[in-house]
Amino acid sequence: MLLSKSCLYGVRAAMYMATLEQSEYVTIQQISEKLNISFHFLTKILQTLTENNIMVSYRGPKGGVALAKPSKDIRLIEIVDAIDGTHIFSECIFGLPGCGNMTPCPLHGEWEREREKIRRMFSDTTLAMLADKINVFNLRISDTDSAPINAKLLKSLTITHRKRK
Amino acid sequence: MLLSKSCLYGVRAAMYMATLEQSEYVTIQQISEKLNISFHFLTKILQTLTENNIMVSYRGPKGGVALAKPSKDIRLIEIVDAIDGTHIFSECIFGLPGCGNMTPCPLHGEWEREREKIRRMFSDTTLAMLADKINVFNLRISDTDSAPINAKLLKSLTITHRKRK
DNA sequence: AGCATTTCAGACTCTTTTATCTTAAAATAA
DNA sequence: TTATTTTAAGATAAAAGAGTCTGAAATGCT
Ligand code: SF4
Ligand code: SF4
Repeated sequence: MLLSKSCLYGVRAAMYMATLEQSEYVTIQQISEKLNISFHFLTKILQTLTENNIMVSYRGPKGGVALAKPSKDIRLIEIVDAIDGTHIFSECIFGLPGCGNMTPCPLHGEWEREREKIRRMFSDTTLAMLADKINVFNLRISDTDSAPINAKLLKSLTITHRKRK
Repeated sequence: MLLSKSCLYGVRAAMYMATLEQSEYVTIQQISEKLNISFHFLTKILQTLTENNIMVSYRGPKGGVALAKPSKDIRLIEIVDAIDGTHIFSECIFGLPGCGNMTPCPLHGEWEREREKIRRMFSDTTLAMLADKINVFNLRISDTDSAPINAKLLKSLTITHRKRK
């Protein structure tokens, strides 16, 4: 797995919050239920996200967590960085320590190109972009979420396309 | 880490054996010393490689392990498959179970393209290709291997290139 | 035959990751 | 103030991954 479970949970929680796009606080309880993640575990993960100024939290009734910035200003890589660290995107494919361009391993060239693309994929994607896609196409975020792809929309798109011929 | 440690060790051991390109058995002891990997641990890893017909082994004096096929016929992905399994190359980036094209996650398109490239990178590369590079440029395989890049060769190449102007 | 060498097989330990639980602290509302 | 809601913090437990150890089985050498 490229990303740790903790990181995945953090990303999915952030994605979920972005789809709500409301200014109120959301309780971790609600998020954990919606995404089917252990409440206590998610709590700890979101703690590190608030420590890293990606989210803000508020205690007491009507409290919870919220995104610290508009979702269009939060990039996937920030979340990954906070939880797993960005070394993932600069790591040697063979796990050799102290690796660099001076003593490259045989696959260095290709791997460097690929991991850079992956890194860019994470740094180019904002939460808003993901939330849009999720809302428009009704994509799933959770593993138990029963929400299938928006069948009606998909069908209409297909038909429209066919009629054009 | 994309590949597990066990897998990394297995790959490096195979690479090392390919650079020798000799028909005799090599003892696991020797490999473990050369690559600075725990002997017993490496033994277990290479056992699974022999189970998967990537290596052959022989017990007793003059025994050891050897590549089951010419190194040009062994592809990196075979080793990864034997130890970590190829699910790595078809895994959802968000770790959602039962993921597929019917209910794609927001990053599906891009990720599928990238992971396919990585998969191809592993299935296109043979041990012989790696061994050649290692031998020609004196690249390192081990983390304690003091062998730096072949400085003389590098220098001559640079100078030649410069003189062409 | 007896001995040294070497992989094989499996149990065992240590470490890291993942997950749970318990208590505290903060904020709010009544 | 007091009860309630909610995150904070940290201890603990379970699971997975990484690494170690021991004895057995096979093989070649003398
Ligand atoms: S030189 Fe090789 S081992 Fe080092 S980071 Fe590049 S690809 Fe990885
Ligand atoms: S649909 Fe999304 S989650 Fe599923 S495999 Fe593709 S990228 Fe991964």
